[in-house]
Amino acid sequence: MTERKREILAASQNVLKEKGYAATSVRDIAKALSMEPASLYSHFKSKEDILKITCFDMADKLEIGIAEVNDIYFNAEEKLRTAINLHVKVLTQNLNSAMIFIRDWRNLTGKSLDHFILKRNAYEAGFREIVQTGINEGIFNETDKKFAALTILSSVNWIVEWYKEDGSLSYEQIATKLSDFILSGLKKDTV
Amino acid sequence: MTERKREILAASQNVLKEKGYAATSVRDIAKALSMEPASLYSHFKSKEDILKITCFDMADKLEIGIAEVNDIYFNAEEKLRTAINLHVKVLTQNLNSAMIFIRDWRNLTGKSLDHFILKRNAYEAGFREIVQTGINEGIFNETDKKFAALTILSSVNWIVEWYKEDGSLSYEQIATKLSDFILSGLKKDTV
DNA sequence: ATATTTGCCTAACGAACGTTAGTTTGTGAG
DNA sequence: CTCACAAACTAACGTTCGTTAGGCAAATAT
Repeated sequence: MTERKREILAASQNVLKEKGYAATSVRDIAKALSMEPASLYSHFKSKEDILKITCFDMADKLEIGIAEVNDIYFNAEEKLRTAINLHVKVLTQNLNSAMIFIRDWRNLTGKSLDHFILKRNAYEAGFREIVQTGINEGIFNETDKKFAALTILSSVNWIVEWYKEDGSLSYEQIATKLSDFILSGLKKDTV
Repeated sequence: MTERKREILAASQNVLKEKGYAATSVRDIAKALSMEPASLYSHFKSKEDILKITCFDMADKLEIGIAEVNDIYFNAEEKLRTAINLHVKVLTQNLNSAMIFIRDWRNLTGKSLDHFILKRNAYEAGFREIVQTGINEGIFNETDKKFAALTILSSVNWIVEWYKEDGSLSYEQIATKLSDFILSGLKKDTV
């Protein structure tokens, strides 16, 4: 990916995040870049290409984190805290992409959509695995793993709806708060 | 609203929830109803009209719940449990509308959009108020109220992404689980 | 029986859509 | 100096979009 392509991609994402993928036209994107719509096709082969790259870039970044966590760290609490921290980090440091990734992946079609869903499921499974680890270790309550994983991811994903880069909370602070909150819901009351 | 209009609205929502408002055409909706696109305009004055009705119907339903809760119930835990229960109930019993309401409200324009955002903020404030009540009562941890309210709403709203009507969990079960989870994150450890 | 309303139709409008073809312009390498 | 290539351009394509105008048939009200 050339420097220019990356530049155009970033500008595109900045436009796409506002109204969403489907409601944004190629002409909207071109306008934001002060170029002609047709010029975009020197860099991307279709509008969906931009969406695809955005979604899979994000998925890859998140995937790397969860794989690492499930490999390296042993303690379930540590695993979960690290996974949440990485997730929050990736989302907040790529906020435009993150919003598109979370809201607009449904607009992918064909194989891309199938592939994306597979990745998404795998990522969710990574969180379920962490929950399972905690249960095995006896530090988490026996619980509906699927439910727990979904609830964790929902509270974490929703931050794209309200996070502001110039806000008062750093991503680490958010991650810590979320982890505290989530862990208090999972951990046994063996204070 | 006539019977027929309600019927068409429901069918429209069933189509809209699949691909989202922006990616669904008036012709898609008409096709699902086995009628001509133009015929829809005997019932709705525009495509956005359908979105507007859907979003505000949901907003109203949720608003009624939270207002009631903040009036009637005194104990903060009871308030929060009831509010969550009502929220989950409204979402799961109007699943199609709920998905549109949560995902597609951004496609509203002009005054409708402004009005919607006001309603949304008011609803969020209702949850913050409950958290505040809990803090005042001394049973919730001193916490970032805005953060807490957002985290609560995020985990609750996300259920539209995975809830299946034929799933193993009833809405009451989900609401209880979510409430347990959330309350364990808010309550002081004065076991 | 007649008038009105309701619900849908056919036909078509102008605008916006994503995309392609072919061309020009600027830049760095041989 | 020229060649190659990248990156932008102009122009336009066929399609789909939301919507309107006007009419027709059946149900409902007078």
